[in-house]
Amino acid sequence: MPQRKTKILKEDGCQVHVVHFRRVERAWKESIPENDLERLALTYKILGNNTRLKMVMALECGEMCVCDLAAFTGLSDSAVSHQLRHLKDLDLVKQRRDGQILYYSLNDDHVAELLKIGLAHVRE
Amino acid sequence: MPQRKTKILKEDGCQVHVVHFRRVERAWKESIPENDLERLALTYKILGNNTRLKMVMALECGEMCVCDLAAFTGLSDSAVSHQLRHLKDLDLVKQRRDGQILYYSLNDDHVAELLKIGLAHVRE
DNA sequence: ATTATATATGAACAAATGCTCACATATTCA
DNA sequence: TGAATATGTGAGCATTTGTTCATATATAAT
Repeated sequence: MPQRKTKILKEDGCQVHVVHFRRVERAWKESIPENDLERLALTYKILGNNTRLKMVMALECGEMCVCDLAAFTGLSDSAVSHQLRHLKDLDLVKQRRDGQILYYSLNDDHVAELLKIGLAHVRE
Repeated sequence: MPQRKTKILKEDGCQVHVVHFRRVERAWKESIPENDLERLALTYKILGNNTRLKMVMALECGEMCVCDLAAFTGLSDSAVSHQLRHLKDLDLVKQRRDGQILYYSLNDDHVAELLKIGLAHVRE
């Protein structure tokens, strides 16, 4: 006997069509807090850009300053600086000052690990 | 003695200002092929959206059909279908048909692992 | 065959993104 | 102090993104 959609009335009054209510319910129960989800999505989104990803991967070799990264990517110092701010906002990179120069590096091991697994997936 | 920017003439004739040429050069040598980088960036980008990430995390509980995911996310079937196509294009999810219903599930272990490490980073 | 159900797809449009440019700030050197 | 260097930031704008809506396709039921 095939499955059929049934109407479900949620607590908030919304009606929802659903085939497998049990599964939806379970997914709701298992779901992580909205805050965590948003920050996680933002983390991936920030890595999900050619320029920024290129920068992060370059930093796997060791720390670099803004104009190193600009030279490496072929972009303006300004563009690189803008993107570095995003990476820093999400704790993907950290900075260290030496005189006029700011050296950027990967913030923790998770970042390198994310890159490794992502690459494994892409290359499979 | 502080570092100073120097002009570098690249093979293509472009001039580039750079502080630490060695580091840039090394990063160039270590860099992965452009194709891989683009696909990797795209993979992160696709995960980097609240709706899609929510869907992928729901699929960690097991396979779900389009309208389950629509009920789960609170979006229209159409919106979910659009997003599922993106996820499928990048091999993040796979589908299985049973009659009218298409069941979606995570494509491989890398995906779950990416989520796990990402979450660890976010929560650290 | 006709109708209903489940999903897919194209167009359209508001919202978000990523760059450039001009300018601001911070640090060093003379 | 003032000029030079390294980086940061806001505005502006072309491009991309994510949704809705209408419609198309695929499978099943009558």
